[in-house]
Amino acid sequence: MPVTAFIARLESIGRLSEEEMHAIKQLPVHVMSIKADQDIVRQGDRPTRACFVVDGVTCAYKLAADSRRQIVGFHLLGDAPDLLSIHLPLLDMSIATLTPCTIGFIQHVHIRELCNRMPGVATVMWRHTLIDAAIFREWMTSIGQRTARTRISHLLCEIFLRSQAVGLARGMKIPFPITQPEIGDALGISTVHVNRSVQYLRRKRLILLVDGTLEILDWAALQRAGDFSADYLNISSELLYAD
Amino acid sequence: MPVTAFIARLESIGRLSEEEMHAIKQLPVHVMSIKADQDIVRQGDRPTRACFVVDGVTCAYKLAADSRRQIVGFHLLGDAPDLLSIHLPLLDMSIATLTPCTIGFIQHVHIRELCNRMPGVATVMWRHTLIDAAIFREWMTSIGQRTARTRISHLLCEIFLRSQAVGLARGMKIPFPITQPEIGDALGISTVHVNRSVQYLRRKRLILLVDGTLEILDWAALQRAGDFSADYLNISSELLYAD
DNA sequence: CGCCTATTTGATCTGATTCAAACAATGTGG
DNA sequence: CCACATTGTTTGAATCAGATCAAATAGGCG
Repeated sequence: MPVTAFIARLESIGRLSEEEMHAIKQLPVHVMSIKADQDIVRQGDRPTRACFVVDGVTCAYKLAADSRRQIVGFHLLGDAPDLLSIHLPLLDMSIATLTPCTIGFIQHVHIRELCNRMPGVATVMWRHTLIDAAIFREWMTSIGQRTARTRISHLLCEIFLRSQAVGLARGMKIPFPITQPEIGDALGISTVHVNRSVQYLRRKRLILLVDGTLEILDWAALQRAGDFSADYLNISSELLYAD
Repeated sequence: MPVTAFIARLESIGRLSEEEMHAIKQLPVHVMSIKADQDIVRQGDRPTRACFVVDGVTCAYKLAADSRRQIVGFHLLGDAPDLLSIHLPLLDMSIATLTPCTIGFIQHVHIRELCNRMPGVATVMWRHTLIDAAIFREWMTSIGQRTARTRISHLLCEIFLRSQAVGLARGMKIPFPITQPEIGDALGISTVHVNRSVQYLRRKRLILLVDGTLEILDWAALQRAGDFSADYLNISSELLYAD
């Protein structure tokens, strides 16, 4: 059942009562398979439904003049990339698949009705959007103040912990389908420089990154290299196993 | 009455019924005068109250390694800089005054109770935090993709429109107490380079910036220079008068 | 008046970009 | 099943936007 990915993610954010979980399960969900590199919604759209990731990885991006792309977020299993659209009618970013994806859609009216009926559900969804915002603040800090190597290390730490929190990790390995050009667009670094920085991290034996899989070889060192502290992710400690 | 600043800001975000406005007015508010350059709350705090700006300008910032500061937001009249703390207990940023300020404080419990009782109030406050997030996305795009001159022009456009929307503009002039080092910390640019870029904008007769006052001399050109489009601010059109 | 911070100017340096091109991997259509 | 196209990764070389260093000037305040 596709909604379970979404419910699991919400439960990792805040407690839901049996009643609330049941109510979310009753929401009519429309599920779609979408090829890689397709826009799901576009900047300027006024969507009538919100989506969540059932399988695959998506990103949110904005275009600046000169068609330079800034990726403003990656979304993993259970994440709701445009949950904000239930209260901000005009989308200020686009959402696109990075891999082939399965995406679930729920009409705004149903979500709003449920939030009004059950404030506890509203709180958890609100919290979801607040955690997104906390990630934005951390990314601003990365892009604005940290060197390329530090930014990349930081991003790898974040994606690793978030993957782990939704059960995508196998030991210190996670699927990592994000390409180097995409890392560059997320962190404000050119592809060439991303490549050189990644090679540096490999040479230093901090990571192994091949064939769409990331393995962390030295977690402590990678966190240091990335000036990383997990607080901003608001992941409850029982979901984390990295030492 | 200090809450009116907060209510006015909320009304600029979404409609409030008489009943809802009345309920907000009943909230117990604690008001404080705070000198310039003082932290109001600090990263790592677990506040029990949220604040809003009654007078002055505040900023939110995070510290990276090497004590480099990233300013992640500016707050004007009526803004609630740490409204998010009602649902994210651990603060991931600090809030500081940039000028002498009057700040109002409301206990979380009272806000939460009100949000549960009146979902309409919750919606508007949620929307406040979502607009903050939209600004974060735009800033990421600026810092990651735009040149120093463009970033600065963009920021000036944003602060101008936001000031105008809360009634701080006199024609094309607004109070602008943000210093060049602060602009630099917000946009990821060194102070020296901020200075040279500001001089460029003056030389091009786009702006006049002296004595804490910003005057826009050529709004259309400044928007072009800043790759600026106001959509992301979600300001209702009747609040804007710039042509 | 003296201290502190903001603004300004000049000179030098560098992390990162851009340009160019080879190579590898993956997918597609005939 | 192979030729071809497309996208991702890698390497080298030249260049530049912006940082850093240094210092003078100016404004605000106790």
